[in-house]
Amino acid sequence: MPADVLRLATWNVNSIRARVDRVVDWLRRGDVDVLAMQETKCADDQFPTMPFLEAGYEVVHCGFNQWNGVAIASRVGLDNVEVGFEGQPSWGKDGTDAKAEARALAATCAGVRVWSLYVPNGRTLADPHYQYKLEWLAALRNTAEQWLRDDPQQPIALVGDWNIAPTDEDVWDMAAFAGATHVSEPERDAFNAMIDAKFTDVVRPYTAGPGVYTYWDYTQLAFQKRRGMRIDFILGSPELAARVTHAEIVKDERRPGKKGDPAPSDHAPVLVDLSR
DNA sequence: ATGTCACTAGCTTAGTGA
Repeated sequence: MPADVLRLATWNVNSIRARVDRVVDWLRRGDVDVLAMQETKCADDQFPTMPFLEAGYEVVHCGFNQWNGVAIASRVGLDNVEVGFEGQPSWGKDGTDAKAEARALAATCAGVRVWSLYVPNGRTLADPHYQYKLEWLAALRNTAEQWLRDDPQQPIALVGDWNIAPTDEDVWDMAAFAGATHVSEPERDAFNAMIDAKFTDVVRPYTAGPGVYTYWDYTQLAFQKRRGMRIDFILGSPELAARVTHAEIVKDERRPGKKGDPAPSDHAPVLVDLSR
């Protein structure tokens, strides 16, 4: 990258241990300065830090077990690390063992406050996980609004797997999602509430649909059949949004390899270039 | 063509989550 550009990316890696070589290889090839990762699927002491260090990246991770897990790798500084956001809801079988999951991690990189976010899936509309998802999003919105009240000029990037397709164009076939999560009105309302709070989708203007996705199910040859969903987003505060010069979805990193090659993640990386 | 993948426990497979 030229010295006046900051390249920031997000990627649901679906297990960092299964894919660390592929991820670090892309960091090099993609000339990425900061990468937020989701679904690392490991505890902190299992995270493969060395390959990142060898490639010139600091890395911070938050993972408690085999589920969820978020990380940030940066070659432009990694300061003021924060695990979880104020008011982040907990999840557990009952009130006693409920605790905040490894779904939110922040660091300041080259002056940009980066939040790596893994929004709860929701599972089904009738599942308690769905209410948890909505509460999680509402809490994030409230807290993020406060960050902007505290400092309206702050460059903030809320990036990750939002597990919401905000418009009908963001899924390959709305009929296939009848009664499903990711497309329901409450979820879309929750996403749009982030937009209303002045965090704008800075990638969509550079990647207009229809047929533009960030995720393709592993089953049923979904990628080959172009059956995907746009659920990974980079939302920027006004200051950050004003600095965006380019954005793209790196679909090639989702492409299945030759037989015998390690499988790709089911998500593609999403990136933005910022002037600095 | 019974074409998804990755995790765990404690197994050579089932259960879970996505």
